[in-house]
Amino acid sequence: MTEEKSLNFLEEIIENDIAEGKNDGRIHTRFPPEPNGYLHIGHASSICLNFGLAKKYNGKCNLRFDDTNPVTEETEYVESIKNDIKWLGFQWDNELYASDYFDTLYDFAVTLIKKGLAYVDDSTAEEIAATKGSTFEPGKESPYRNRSIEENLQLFEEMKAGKYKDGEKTLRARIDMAHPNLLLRDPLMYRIKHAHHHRTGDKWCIYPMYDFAHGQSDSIEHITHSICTLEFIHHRPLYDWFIQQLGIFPSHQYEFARRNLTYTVMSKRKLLQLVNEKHVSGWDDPRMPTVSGMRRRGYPAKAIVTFCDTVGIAKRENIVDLGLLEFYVREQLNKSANRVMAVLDPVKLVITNYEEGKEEILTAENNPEDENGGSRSVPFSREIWIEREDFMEEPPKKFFRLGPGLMVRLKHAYIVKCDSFVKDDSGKVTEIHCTYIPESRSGSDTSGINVKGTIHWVSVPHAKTAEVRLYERLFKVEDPGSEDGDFKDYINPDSMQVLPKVYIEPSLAEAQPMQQFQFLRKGYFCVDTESTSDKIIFNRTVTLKDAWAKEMKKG
RNA sequence: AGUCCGAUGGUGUAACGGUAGCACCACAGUUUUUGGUACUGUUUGUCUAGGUUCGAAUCCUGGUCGGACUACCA
Repeated sequence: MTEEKSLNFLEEIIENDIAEGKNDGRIHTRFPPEPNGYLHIGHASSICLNFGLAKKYNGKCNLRFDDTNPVTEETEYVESIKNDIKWLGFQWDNELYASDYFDTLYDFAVTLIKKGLAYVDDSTAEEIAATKGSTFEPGKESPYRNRSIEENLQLFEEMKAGKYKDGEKTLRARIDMAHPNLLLRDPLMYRIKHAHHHRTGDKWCIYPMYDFAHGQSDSIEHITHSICTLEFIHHRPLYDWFIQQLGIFPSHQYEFARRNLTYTVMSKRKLLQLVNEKHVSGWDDPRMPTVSGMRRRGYPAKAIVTFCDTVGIAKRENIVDLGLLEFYVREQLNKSANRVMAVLDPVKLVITNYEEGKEEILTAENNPEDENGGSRSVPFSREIWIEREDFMEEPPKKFFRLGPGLMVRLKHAYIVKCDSFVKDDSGKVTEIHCTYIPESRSGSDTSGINVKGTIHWVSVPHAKTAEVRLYERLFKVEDPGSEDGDFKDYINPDSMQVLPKVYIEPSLAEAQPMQQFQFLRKGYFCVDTESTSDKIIFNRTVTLKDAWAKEMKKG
């Protein structure tokens, strides 16, 4: 079994490194989130990559929280991130925090000061920005750039001791204010923040910048392949510079293009805005591209992982069709979700030749895709609810459902023929009258009649009710971030439709949160986390493919 | 303007100097007691101009287009 599988560019690099004996063939990756938001599908890509690579090459993968900014970081986020990673099916080798290295990082800074490679700057944020220069103009050196090593040492010590207010002083690397890479123009290493840190408490009032923590953290952990997204490519020379000046383990960073999805936004800043401004109910709103949102929506973890693995990675800009993710969701759910019947937009159908008060218990298979899926009982009676769209007063030629004189199969039950229908004053159909064919019962059909269509139904006296929430894409345009104006101008106002009273078959009365079903012919649905036995709530995970709807659209 | 990155069907991703392939989408059909699933088939692509070579998506050069970078965020 030698399945020839092509390698992505990182796997090629790794296999080369192993072949050359680099790091004695050791592979160690890490997933380094900042705990200031919930994980989204882009992070899921990174998780699959880092953990997947470690697994494939018998290596290790750390989970490291890059918690260098106490102002935005919270324990709630740490917990949600850990939960999401586990749910996706991955387990980290070490749970670590950049804040674990604050002492080491401080020593690194002192080392650089002693080498004359770092200095304390009294300039304000505005002054630093103003002297930064631009892409076509070199920056200007700070007047504090040439302080003595002794003075820098003392000032930095005082910064640490809390002698100065926020923003009063910074520690900067002394590199080159004319460097074509703006990040090498004396970047900030430390800033003063008298803020409470979620892990170190009030021990520190100076905190390292991400750029002075990230690369060295990788180095401290002896990460062999530091994988991150493309926007950090300009930072690599800076990380390499720190590592070289400090003479520590040379982690090497590799960059890949971040994953984008159509009809959504992916930046944490924008997602946070949607949450804070109540455009969605929270980070786990089923419309959000977050891992927790997709979980609540009913996307199986395996579908997300398969999606990430199949789409793969590269270095070019991309925007993946949301439909591809939905394909893998359907592919998973098709195998695992039990089929049940629910009528979302009901109209009553009366079987005029069926005995009043009579009731039959029919047997329905749970899942034709699963031999061991078993079956359940479904009650049938004279009056049933059917889907309003399954009846047409004047049906077109290829309409294989109900209309005057037309016959359909009621799923798991009998063939019925439409004889007449009743309309109210406004012209709305209120009742459909049919006769059934007694010898056409499913499983023991001797009628010899073949009908093209089969529709789902729920018995009126036996029906239970539920709330159903239908979701559409969150944005009206493919790439809200690239449109003119504010991305929020493109929010789809109809992204959630609530159906307060939907008829469901009685077997669904006991459905528990997170349980998944296929509502026959309507789509995959998942019991919401807010659902109770008094009020059952279903989220529509994704619709079924609908060839008829497509046909109708074509006109 | 500078530095860096990238460019393969509608989308994503392979082909490592030797037949441009795979998945999704689209289209056509077969099966079907879900207009679902499954299965079969079809359309559509190497940004451009040169060069190297028997042979270039691949290597070289120029151009074009797209993206990133000028936060005491990460």
